[in-house]
Amino acid sequence: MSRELRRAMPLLPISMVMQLTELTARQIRYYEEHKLIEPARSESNRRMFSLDDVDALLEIRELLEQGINMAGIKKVFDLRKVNKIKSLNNMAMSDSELRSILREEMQQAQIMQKTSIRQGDLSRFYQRKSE
Amino acid sequence: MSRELRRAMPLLPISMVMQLTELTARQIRYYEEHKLIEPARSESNRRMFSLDDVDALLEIRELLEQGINMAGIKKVFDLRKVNKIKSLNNMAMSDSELRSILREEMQQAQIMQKTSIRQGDLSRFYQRKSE
DNA sequence: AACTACATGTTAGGAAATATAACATATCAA
DNA sequence: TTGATATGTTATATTTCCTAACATGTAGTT
Repeated sequence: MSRELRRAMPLLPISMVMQLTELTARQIRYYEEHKLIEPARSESNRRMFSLDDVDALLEIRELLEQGINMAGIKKVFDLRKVNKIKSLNNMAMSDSELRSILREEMQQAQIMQKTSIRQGDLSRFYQRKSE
Repeated sequence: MSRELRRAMPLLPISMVMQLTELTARQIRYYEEHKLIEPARSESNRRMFSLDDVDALLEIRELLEQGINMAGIKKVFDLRKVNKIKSLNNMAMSDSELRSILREEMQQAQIMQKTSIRQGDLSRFYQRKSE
């Protein structure tokens, strides 16, 4: 199985994702509500997250900590997508498309100016059964 | 984070492992009872499995399908461990140790003679939310 | 044929996780 | 002050997972 597929495989329950990301369930659900992530669902409607989802959430957390709001993050993610596509099919894009992208990037830059940084650590979720 | 650590990280609930391995909860718990795997536990006592655990379970399933019993599988796993250590510290082992290993390998070979093969596929656990 | 051991199924009862929905609140900007 | 945004909190229902006990099918023994 390819690395990409593995990272996209929905395996983790929300409790694990909470630990991995240090986000509350409320936050995670809220971000889903706003389409920043779209975790899969089990048959019984439980959210199942992939490692890609976790990555996205970690990024959301970072961007939020930098003072960017939902709308801004959504834009960042969209931009990311565009760039991925652009670099994938290295075909040149039309001028108007490029201008549109640049415009968005400048808006982003503006938003980015109000920053503030903080950071937590991620090294607690590894416990083995004590025998 | 290293690849090894990631594979050893206990992330998955038993329900996921059931899907990934096509084993029942009863089976998985039984194998744990017999020390073939030792999944971590969450604070609330739920089993949390690593990808390594899943690998082990897939192997257990294969060996069982070949007619090998718990005791045999335990031996196989122990042998595996010995080989790993042996190849790690390439220091020579004492003759008695080597003889002991050979004896065990011969026993294994005997057991292995009563075989029977079957195989399932593993390509169902990937569902995305239909919007 | 009756016994036994092994691997697994099944059931019961309880504790914890998760879901949705509604309401509360802190902060910031207009 | 008001309004929007992001998050907390609470309530209620459903589902998962745990342990423990008992049941059962298959092989191998006696």
